[in-house]
Amino acid sequence: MARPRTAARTVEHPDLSDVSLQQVLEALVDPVRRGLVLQLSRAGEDKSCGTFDAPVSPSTLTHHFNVLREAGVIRQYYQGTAKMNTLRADEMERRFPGLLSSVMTAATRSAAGVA
Amino acid sequence: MARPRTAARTVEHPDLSDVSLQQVLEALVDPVRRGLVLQLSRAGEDKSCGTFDAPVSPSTLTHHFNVLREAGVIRQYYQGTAKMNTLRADEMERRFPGLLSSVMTAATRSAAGVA
DNA sequence: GCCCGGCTTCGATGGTGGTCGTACTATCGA
DNA sequence: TCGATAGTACGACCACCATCGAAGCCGGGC
Repeated sequence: MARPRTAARTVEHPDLSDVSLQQVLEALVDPVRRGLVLQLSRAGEDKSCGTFDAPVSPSTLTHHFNVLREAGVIRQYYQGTAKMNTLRADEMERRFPGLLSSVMTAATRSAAGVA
Repeated sequence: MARPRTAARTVEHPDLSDVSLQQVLEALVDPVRRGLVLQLSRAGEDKSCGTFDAPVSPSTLTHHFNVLREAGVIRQYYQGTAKMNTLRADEMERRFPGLLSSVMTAATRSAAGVA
């Protein structure tokens, strides 16, 4: 059948009002996922899944991105074969003021070898 | 042997500089523990373990208090047969600025039935 | 001295989640 | 059309942790 050339696989994202504190904390409690968020935060621009540095296999990486997306922490979209990732920082700040930023601040410091 | 009348069982507390972000997040990710911290925060004064409202057995409660103490979130001391609990809010604020407060704010809102 | 209430320790158990490899799909470039 | 590259779906495995009940300890009050 004539599948349009611009198939543009889409990705489902939760409305942040449907995301619970529990979900966000569960997403951020895993050090690998915190690492991903941190890299995304530092990059200052969207990053494709493959450009992240993480000590896990590709399939595990997919799992972590799914968790982050379902927790409303990141937004994902396809760009060719690549799946791009963006932080939903502003929305998160509105939904859970200070939460993501304080975690990222603390994560940055520990990543800097301060402790 | 002549054990002093003021035996005063003591409790070990970590220096907050020895506490990692990971530990704190793991402590706060459990809803029961968040509930305990929230009740302590609201009380405005020290509370003994037995005065908390939690849907778990006494032995499990002990476990949760241990986790919170080892994560530096609370301070504990004996007062007769009771074990009292205090929030180490100020210290936590210095070690992880905004973290505990943002989690508590969010927890308060969800507890208020906002979502 | 004795008991009771408050909390702890211990061991067992069950569920959940992070991990992987394999096989698969989708897109792009030659 | 054929690879090659990017990421996914699935199933299995394993470790960890929240949970409990039973038994015990400790301090206070009678």
